[in-house]
Amino acid sequence: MDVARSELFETGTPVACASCQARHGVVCGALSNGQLRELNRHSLRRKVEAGCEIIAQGSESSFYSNIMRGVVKLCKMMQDGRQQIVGLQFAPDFVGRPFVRESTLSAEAATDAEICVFPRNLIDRMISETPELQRRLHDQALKELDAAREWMLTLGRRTAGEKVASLLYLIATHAEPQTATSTAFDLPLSRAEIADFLGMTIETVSRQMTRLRKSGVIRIENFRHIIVPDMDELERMISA
Amino acid sequence: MDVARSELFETGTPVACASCQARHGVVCGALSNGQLRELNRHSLRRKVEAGCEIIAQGSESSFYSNIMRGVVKLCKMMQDGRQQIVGLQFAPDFVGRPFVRESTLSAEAATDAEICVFPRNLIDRMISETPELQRRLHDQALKELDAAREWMLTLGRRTAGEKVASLLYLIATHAEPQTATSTAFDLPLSRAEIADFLGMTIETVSRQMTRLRKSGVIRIENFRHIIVPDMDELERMISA
DNA sequence: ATCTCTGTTTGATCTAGATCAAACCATACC
DNA sequence: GGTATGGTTTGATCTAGATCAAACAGAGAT
Repeated sequence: MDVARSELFETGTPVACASCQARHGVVCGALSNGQLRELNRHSLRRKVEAGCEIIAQGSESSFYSNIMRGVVKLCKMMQDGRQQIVGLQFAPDFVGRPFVRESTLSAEAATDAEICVFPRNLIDRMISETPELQRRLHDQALKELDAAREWMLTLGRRTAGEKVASLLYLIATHAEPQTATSTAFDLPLSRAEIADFLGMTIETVSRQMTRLRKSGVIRIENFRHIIVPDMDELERMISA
Repeated sequence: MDVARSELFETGTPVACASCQARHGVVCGALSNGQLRELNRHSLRRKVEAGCEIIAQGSESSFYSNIMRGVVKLCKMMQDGRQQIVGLQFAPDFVGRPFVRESTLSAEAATDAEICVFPRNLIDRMISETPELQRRLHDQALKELDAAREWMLTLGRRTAGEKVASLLYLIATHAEPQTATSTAFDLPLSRAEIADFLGMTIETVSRQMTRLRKSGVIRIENFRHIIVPDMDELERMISA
């Protein structure tokens, strides 16, 4: 499943920045036309399939990327195999860690995804030359910090039922298409991944999902597709 | 116990930047002599006692501060009273959240402490004028993010015994004075606070502490003072 | 259509940690 | 000295969630 780091640079298609949805995102939105042209020449757009490891825990990575489509999970693993997902990133988030050489976590495509890969040293140079880029990356780091701390509350103090509701709520509010009250989306995570995100077992995840289903808070189609008839109802399950 | 925000500005003693231990810290280390003089004129040094709330969850705060002495805990509280400590800050850390008006967490002195209080708008201006300051704050945000994610692993996937060992290890490695192998320190947190940091109950915390004591990994004097004869031994309890 | 194979649900049982309750122990105050 | 007081430990019991085990369901492959 893994993709060697070099391979990520060797394959892929050229980038069309002008028509890119991330043109005004965290990174590219901070760049001048000249910078963007330079970045364009050295970047590649790549499809990665679900399960593909983009950055490996404990390794040095020589690139950053933008998520163009799909969901990426950030994982920390212990030697004995216990695993914790510590964050999810959605398009058009930026993935990578300025300043630090070695990653303390792995980033892995949770769904089939598309990423736009940048050489690390090029971006590092642009950060040092572009205060606005620095500001935006700083701002994203603070948002991720808030999200991490919010999830610490979920991990430490919420019950199994509240945890699953929190996860569904998180995904529902980050998935794209929503009608007025009702919301539908595909879960980007398997039951095992949900368990690793919530710090519990797949059996408990499954039981809590059927509890939510039987109480009418959600409908489940084909294991992965979730319909939330009333988001307020779901929100109430969290006791935020 | 709480200190009104305005009060934090009204009382306190002038700052002596030249001889200050935080002179080369995250914030002040990035400033020119001129900036430092200006900051000096508008800052105050204050003692705060254990339990004093420095920033309240859900409120706007009009200042930032440096911790000069003591330990500050960052807490998130649910309406029903459940609480989770999401981080500890040690001297000479910076406390505050640039860019964001309303705090999603509270900051409270865990021990008697001393802080150096800066007006928010002054620092915000200096951030926009000083790329080096921005870089350092960005760097600190990334360090806090790493720490938060590391703790997510502890909350989600470690056992009660491993959790307590993790906490002792965290504090031991942040407390100042250490000899070659053996380490001694005062716990900055009560059993109740430890429980809120580890997502468990005080009884379980207490039981795990006595387990560690009886197995010789730690010695406990006067509830708060901890001696770790062999840090490697403690580290082994974590199964990092 | 049948047979994997992998992910999911459901059921039965067990246990780590929570809860309930009491004893303990410093410190401060009368 | 006694005696409140707040934090801490220890003990007895309970339970939410883990573990063990089996059935189930969809997607490919033959």
